[in-house]
Amino acid sequence: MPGRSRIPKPTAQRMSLYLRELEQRAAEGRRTVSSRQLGTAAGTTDAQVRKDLGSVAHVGRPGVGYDIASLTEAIRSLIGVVQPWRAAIVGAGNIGRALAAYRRFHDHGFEIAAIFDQQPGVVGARISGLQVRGMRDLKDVVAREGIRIGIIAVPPEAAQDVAQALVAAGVRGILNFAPRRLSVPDGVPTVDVDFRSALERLAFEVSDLEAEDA
Amino acid sequence: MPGRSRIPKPTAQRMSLYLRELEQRAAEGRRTVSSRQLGTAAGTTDAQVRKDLGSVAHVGRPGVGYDIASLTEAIRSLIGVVQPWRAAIVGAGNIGRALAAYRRFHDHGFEIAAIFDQQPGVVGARISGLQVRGMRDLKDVVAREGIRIGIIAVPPEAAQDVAQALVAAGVRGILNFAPRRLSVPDGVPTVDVDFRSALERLAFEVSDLEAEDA
DNA sequence: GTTTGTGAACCGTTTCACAGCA
DNA sequence: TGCTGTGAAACGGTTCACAAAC
Repeated sequence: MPGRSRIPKPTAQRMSLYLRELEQRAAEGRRTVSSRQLGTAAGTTDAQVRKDLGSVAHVGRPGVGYDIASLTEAIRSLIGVVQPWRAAIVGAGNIGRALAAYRRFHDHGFEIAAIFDQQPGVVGARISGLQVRGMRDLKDVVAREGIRIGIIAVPPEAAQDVAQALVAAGVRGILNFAPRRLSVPDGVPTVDVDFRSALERLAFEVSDLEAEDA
Repeated sequence: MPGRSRIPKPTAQRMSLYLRELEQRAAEGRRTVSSRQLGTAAGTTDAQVRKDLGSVAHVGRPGVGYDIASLTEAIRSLIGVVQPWRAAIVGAGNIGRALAAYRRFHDHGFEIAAIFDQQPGVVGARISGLQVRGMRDLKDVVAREGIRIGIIAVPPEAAQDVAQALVAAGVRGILNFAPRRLSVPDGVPTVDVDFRSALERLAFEVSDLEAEDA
């Protein structure tokens, strides 16, 4: 029964946005937020926020709002970000390097534990404090380092092979930056990040808007 | 009446995936595809594909499928990707550089026409054949180069200011890589690409799956 | 007065099922 | 037989509206 999730996917997605806002407000020293404030920050309505939070934890107090600390905790545990997820990047090209350099992940429940590449010339180099390893070490390193997430940052032609190697090595989920649909076993969720699709979405919205004006 | 679009957003999003598949099949020398084939490639059902394509153009032939060439053309014009969209990157950090290097955009209706940065040390440098310009040139360059899309690749703290500058300079849409919700006028669509949200989505799906097994 | 929690109504998308064409 | 196009039904998420709590 795959996909029989406790909470709707759109809700889960918005949770990330709430989390972002909660952390920012916590940093500003505040203690509570209202559903309206969260909604504005996340681009939704207050009603939507209350519905979403209803499936999480009942920490809201009428007339006051939500306690930031406990709500943050509740969302973190709901979306499974309590102790850091260890991830490996495959592909030490531009995107791989940019991701490796993005140290901020670490503060938010994710940790880049290794980076791999196929090219002999690249293996052994140091990127953001990590030594690039060859693909043949994949299985070993994934096991030894407790890596659960694989990040694919290779050219589209190689993506499917890398996906298979990652699954064989034992990762539990894949973040895919290659513009290709991966075929992986049901038990391994995949999330695609596709720049081109994002640009196309934007282009569509812009031209849609321009068409309206006519 | 904003958002009164001719076609549903989910449909528009899937169009990108269809396009990807169509181009690949065209490159393989094929002439037609069935709704089932497109559906498999895009992770949907054949019925969904037919519904989606119904709002585009009637080029499907029962018993045969869709003509790849004319369907590609129809989708391109529907989502507004006929002649190249010119875009500018703001932020010559890791992500900005990775995007600038991603030459493949060019083949698919998008063109990086300029890259900007604030830091004096970076301005003037060459990145992937583009000379980095200072922010003060933004308005001029956007106008002169016919830039319609702004890509934000700066730290979150700076994102809102950059967004405002881009809007003031006249861009029609913004692709935002900073993990911050931008507030921009209604007439300027924004699409967010947030690595952290993507990772959290993945983490959620993995832990959801693991919870099921219990 | 403010803000939550929630059943009920609403709305848009997805799925179904089948007639019609090649 | 293979596949499209499309009404109609089913589904799931969003919005509404209001009683209850502070």
